[in-house]
Amino acid sequence: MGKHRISSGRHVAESTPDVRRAVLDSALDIIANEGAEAVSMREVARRAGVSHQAPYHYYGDRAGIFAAIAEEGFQSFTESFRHALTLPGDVAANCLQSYVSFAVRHKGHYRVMFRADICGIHTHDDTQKAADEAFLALLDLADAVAPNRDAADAMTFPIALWAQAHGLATLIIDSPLMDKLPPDTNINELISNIAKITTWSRNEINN
Amino acid sequence: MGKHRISSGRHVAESTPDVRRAVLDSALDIIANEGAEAVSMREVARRAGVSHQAPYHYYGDRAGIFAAIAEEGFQSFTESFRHALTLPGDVAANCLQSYVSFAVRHKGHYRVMFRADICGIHTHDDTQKAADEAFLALLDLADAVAPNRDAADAMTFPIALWAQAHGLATLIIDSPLMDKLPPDTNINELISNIAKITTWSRNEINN
DNA sequence: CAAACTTACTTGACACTGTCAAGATGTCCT
DNA sequence: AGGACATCTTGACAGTGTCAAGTAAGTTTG
Repeated sequence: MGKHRISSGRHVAESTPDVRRAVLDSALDIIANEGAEAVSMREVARRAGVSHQAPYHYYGDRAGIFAAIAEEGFQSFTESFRHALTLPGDVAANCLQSYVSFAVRHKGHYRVMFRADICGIHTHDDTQKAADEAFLALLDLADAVAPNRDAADAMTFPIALWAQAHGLATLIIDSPLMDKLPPDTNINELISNIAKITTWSRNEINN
Repeated sequence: MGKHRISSGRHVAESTPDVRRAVLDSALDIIANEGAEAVSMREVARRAGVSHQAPYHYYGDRAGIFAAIAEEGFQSFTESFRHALTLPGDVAANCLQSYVSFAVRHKGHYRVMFRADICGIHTHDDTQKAADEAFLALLDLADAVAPNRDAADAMTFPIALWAQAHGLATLIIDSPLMDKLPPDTNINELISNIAKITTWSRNEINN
């Protein structure tokens, strides 16, 4: 099984008809452009150029497609975190940038990953595992931003960091927020400004 | 013909059988418990004890139901913001608390409000208007947390604040985050700790 | 007072959906 | 050759959103 790679939405080459991949890409295409709601097995099959039952062969059911997308997304997400750790400059800013950049570049994946109702994290073990690893990578990232000295409260800071990144990402790709900003807004600049005005003081809770 | 209308005793005792309200409540119930995906016109109608076409009479279509929910949500959201401004104590912490508390208490509304693909904000003027007002209330809240002195960059801080609150809220009600926390975690305490370790320095961008 | 209009639903029909069941067509192993 | 398996396909079914048209009351108008 598992050599998944995120490839952006093109259909498969004629030489090797990778139906499995084509099905996933069709679904991602729909999710990114019309939302997860609009994904139907039959439309996915239609776009992939196969019968309405072919997707079932690979993914079992609709939930299976979402689970596969979420799994692939979490894996790529983890890599993205690991990569952010190697970048020069402010770690917190890099973290935010990488996070949001991932969400924007992989809108389809991201939208599924954080929709607990459809991502299949509670029903598909592989997806669950991929999500767990992404969470561990996040904890590492948090430790790189501000090392933890308080074993009793290891979670507050990672969650605060995560919340800011996740909030930004979802506001940018999914919410009416963008309509409120001037149309010439530079997202990267916005993010780096947010990193500038935010100061995290881990280990300062018990004051 | 015609035995309809006297469905078995749900809200028969009511003076006026407010079908409009019952339809919305049924939808909210489904959204909060099974997710927006699970909302079907026919299931909503079934729970409200009316024909499968009755919801259409009031809301036009499925999107209309979501739009009505989002509108109601944004109105209530605005009130919630205005109320947070009157609370004693740290404004930033109150803001976070109120925001997340709203999302938790009105899970059904919240889930729809920030799903641009279904909330109808671009298609339903009343919903758009309610969202605009909520955004203005948010700007006021941001100004209360840290007054703005830089007219050229009025948005960075409100968005940073919003992102943190929205990120927290969505992580709490919709994501696998909660599985990562110890089961006895006190959400309110978590939030107030996050407020403690986060320092905002508005007007410090050009350094 | 009756006719016209409005409101609040109703039943009926249609194309489309997810999914189960049962083939069909290859490809590999023995 | 023959079977096991992977990779699809066609067929059928109940459930869905929504258009169209009906009905039964209440309200307004002439």
